[in-house]
Amino acid sequence: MSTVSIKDVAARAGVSPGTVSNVLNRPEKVADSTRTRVESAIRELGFVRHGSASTLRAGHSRTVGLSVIDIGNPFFTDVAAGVEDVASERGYAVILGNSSGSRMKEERNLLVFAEQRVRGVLITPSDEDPQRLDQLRARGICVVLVDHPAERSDQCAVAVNDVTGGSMAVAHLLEGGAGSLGFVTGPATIRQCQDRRRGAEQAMAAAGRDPRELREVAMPAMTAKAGQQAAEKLLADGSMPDALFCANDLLALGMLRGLLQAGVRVPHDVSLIGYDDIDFASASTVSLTSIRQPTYQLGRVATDLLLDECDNPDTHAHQQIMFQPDLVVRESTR
Amino acid sequence: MSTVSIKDVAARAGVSPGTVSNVLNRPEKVADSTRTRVESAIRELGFVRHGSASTLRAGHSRTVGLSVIDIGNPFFTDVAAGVEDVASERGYAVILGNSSGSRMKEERNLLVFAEQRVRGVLITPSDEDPQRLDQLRARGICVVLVDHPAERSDQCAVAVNDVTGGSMAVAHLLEGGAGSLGFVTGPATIRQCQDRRRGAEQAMAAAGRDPRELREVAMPAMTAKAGQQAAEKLLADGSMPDALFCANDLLALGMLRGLLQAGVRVPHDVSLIGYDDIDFASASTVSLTSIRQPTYQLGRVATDLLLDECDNPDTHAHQQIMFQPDLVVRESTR
DNA sequence: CTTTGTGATTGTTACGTTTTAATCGAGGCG
DNA sequence: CGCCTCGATTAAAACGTAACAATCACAAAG
Repeated sequence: MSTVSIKDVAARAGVSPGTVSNVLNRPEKVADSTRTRVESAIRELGFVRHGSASTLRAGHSRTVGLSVIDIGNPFFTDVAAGVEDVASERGYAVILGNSSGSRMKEERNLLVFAEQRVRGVLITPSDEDPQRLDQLRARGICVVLVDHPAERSDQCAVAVNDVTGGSMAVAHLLEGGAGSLGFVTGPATIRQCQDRRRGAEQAMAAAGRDPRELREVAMPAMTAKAGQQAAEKLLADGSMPDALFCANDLLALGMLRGLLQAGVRVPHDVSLIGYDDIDFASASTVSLTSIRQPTYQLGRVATDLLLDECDNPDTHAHQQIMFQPDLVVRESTR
Repeated sequence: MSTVSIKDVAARAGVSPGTVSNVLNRPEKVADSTRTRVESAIRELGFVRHGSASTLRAGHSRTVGLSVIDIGNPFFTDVAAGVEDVASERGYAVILGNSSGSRMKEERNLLVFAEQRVRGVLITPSDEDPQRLDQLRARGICVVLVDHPAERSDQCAVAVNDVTGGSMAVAHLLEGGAGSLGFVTGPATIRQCQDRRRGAEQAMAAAGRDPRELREVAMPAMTAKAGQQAAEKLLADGSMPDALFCANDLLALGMLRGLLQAGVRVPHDVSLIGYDDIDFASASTVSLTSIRQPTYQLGRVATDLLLDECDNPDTHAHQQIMFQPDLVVRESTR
């Protein structure tokens, strides 16, 4: 019940509330002797600053919002780890929102962020929607796109080249002698899927193959379960290609499970490549060939950009950073 | 910059600020005609409630804090999914804090929760510390322990019986004809590790074996990397037991990787069992025998209890709920 | 015609902090 | 000794909302 406020601390230390506030926010402005007196009063009373009052008065909080598509995907927890490390280094807390790929949930998370008056938002948008983000900016909330290239130059964005990645993946499958090719992917609205597909088609064209040969299997989610269902679907169709490119590792691991259960040998019967190179990719039944991304770094850099924009709104120069992915060859491809 | 407040909405709708507040918080108290008028004013102006002002005035926010030990562990993301689902059903937002097993980071997260005046806190404590949590309660913040049994009856707690689980695991290994037994675990401060160990020892005693035979390998973290290091350590020692119980699946998957890389056959040379039955356990090179817990449910129930306590502080009856784990047998054990 | 009751709306105050301008005190300098 | 400067401190005014008592309109009851 005890709600000890700045006033109580002030009384205890024999100073005014304003001085306590200064100790909290601009310690260098207050004389050493009074500062230590105030600090010990804070300790003795167990005072903790009322963040809401502070936010209300200051006009902004010391939190940033992070909205990701699927917190169950290790790719995003790695990103989140990078975000959290940088944020807490710089005195910010992170509010994590998981959209589960649902536009409605994403919208609700952004609303929560707006209500909390977060200082900035890091978002991996689940679809193209410059509008919603502009609404946030209009409210004075900085936005940085994560794992999504910038559509415009008036914003920061950090991404990994998914076209290149998709191209690398399919080029690798073709080098392995792939005949028929399949692309197992998520909802068409997800940009990562589109780009990886585009890269895949480019690689086919470059190899003198008709990109239209690429058989697409689109699933409503990008989870291991969905991957397994995709396997069942392809097996039931009797249309199993002899090389499969999965748009992420979860799909690939589910696919792998589905194939092995049906007695399909990987990579002997079917070559399989995933995307993201999550930690579990190398531990799977047949270790997974995948496309590695600098995940943790993605989160760190994005947060650095965001906080730089927040703290130096005038001098800040927007940056669009694009990392390059790497191919990691393991057992699942020929 | 546009900071449109409740007053602007009131002016637009031709009512007083108090009425707008009523529309927001107790819509049933306001006449239909005025309510719709206010609602459209809100929409037209793009008003979003200032959560901090609301919190400041109301004395509490509509957020709950969730502090977990390792967000990189799928076990905790599953718990978090349950928490988030219930919280958002009931109009609460979740602030997620990751302690990474560090007491200092946990402390910092709790401080953030306190500053934000969260309504309640869900926590998987990384060590025994009734004190810190009591400090939160003294501030009027409800606390529910997650995946941790209650030490006292004046608090809610939701857990899974780890002693039983540990016992099941080792009993299974012994049934498989295990001679020497190893227990690969995390920091000794983690209660889950202690309990699983205790269960393991009980199972040995029940089988007429000396519990002191159980060779313990304690790692500083409970990650896949740590598991692999444990494998290297055991191999270097030349002291590899012929059955291993790992305190969680990440350790077990890392151990598996380490063993296979060294040419040790699982389960032929070494039987291996994990704990948690994360999704990836069934997809690994040699699919992992494990102990399953009702993870998602854990998060749901804990959140239900927490919000019940917050919303009905008087009638609320504290509950200590203990789920039972299940053994899931796969390929990694004889 | 007054009183009473009821449901809807409003005015006001307080929440705990930050911030700005104002005040204070102590030296330094002419 | 008076004037100025400068650093340290303070007083007071917000910030946007919720809650409560007060008011209002209006109809039913007496």
